[in-house]
Amino acid sequence: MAAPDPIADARRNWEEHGWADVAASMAAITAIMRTQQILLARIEGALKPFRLTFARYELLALLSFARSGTLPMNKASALLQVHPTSVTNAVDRLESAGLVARSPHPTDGRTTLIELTAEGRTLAKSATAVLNTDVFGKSGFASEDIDELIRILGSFRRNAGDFTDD
Amino acid sequence: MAAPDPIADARRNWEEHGWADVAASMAAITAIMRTQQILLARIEGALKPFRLTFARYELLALLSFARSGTLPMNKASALLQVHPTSVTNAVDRLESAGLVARSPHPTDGRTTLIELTAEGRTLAKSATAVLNTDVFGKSGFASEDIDELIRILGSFRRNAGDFTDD
DNA sequence: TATTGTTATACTCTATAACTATA
DNA sequence: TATAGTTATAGAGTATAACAATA
Repeated sequence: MAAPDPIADARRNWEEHGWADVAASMAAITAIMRTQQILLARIEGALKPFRLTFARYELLALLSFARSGTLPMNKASALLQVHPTSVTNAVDRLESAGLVARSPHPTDGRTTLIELTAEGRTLAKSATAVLNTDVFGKSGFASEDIDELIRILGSFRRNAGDFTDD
Repeated sequence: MAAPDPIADARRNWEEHGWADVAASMAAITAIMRTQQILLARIEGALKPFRLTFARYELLALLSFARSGTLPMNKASALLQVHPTSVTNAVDRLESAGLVARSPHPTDGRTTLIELTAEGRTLAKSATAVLNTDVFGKSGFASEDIDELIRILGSFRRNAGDFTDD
């Protein structure tokens, strides 16, 4: 019943097949992919009772932290780093569910504003509470590792151009 | 032009809105999600010239490390931790591309074996070389951080039940 | 009865291209 | 000309349910 770590196996394979110099990096990246998969499953599970996917929750959460509860479509696209059509898609569905509403920009006739409805704000708050309690509060990361993890991934993301400040 | 770290911003938001106890964990998990997104884009970019997606590459790589170059469908499903229909889907497409072939299991009439073709083996080797050189070899992780990252994620994955050995 | 795999179907998210409207 | 957003269309991965064949 003992299941060996498939990533450690892969690393050994890499080392034995002439890729020893990148084997550790491969193992780290593969572990990132797998960890993301596990976490995403937990997140989607926690959001399911709210009929929210992760992509839609992210948009809702983004709006709930915008002081005005309102954002232009293109701003949301840039902040979430997704394609404009993905935002259109997500807003369509959130709008059908009554969680957000579209409204015209007061001065620029080209842009559309997304606005949280009261229902959307309430749902965002509830979903966030469940995520915080059931997922983030029980992540399974050793608490003494978390800051180190944030530091390592932050360094990676800065190298990748994800942000420039500190 | 300076772009602040959106994850650090989110962490501050969490701390100011009554979730200080899970803010660090939230930031770590969000960073994992974002890091995976960046890495996946690089991987898919490197695989594009081979007309391979990551899911299909993973199956090809798995087969190329099986000593016989052959695996039952259900074994592949278990090792890749994906739904059986996802394997059927991937094999359908890889088979159309001439990279794998299905064959009946010699003794169990229920099971289907997936087998690398010569072309599939060659392509897997080329794609792996490009991934190793262009993605794993230039990951952007500080080399002194990689072992620590592997350790932290390994601990998480063990807690999550991803494996039981060491 | 249980297991293996396929099919049909559906639903995500994502992306390209063509288009309208506005700046 | 450039920008913002939508539409249509397509492709990816994933999942459930029903089914056939085999153990």
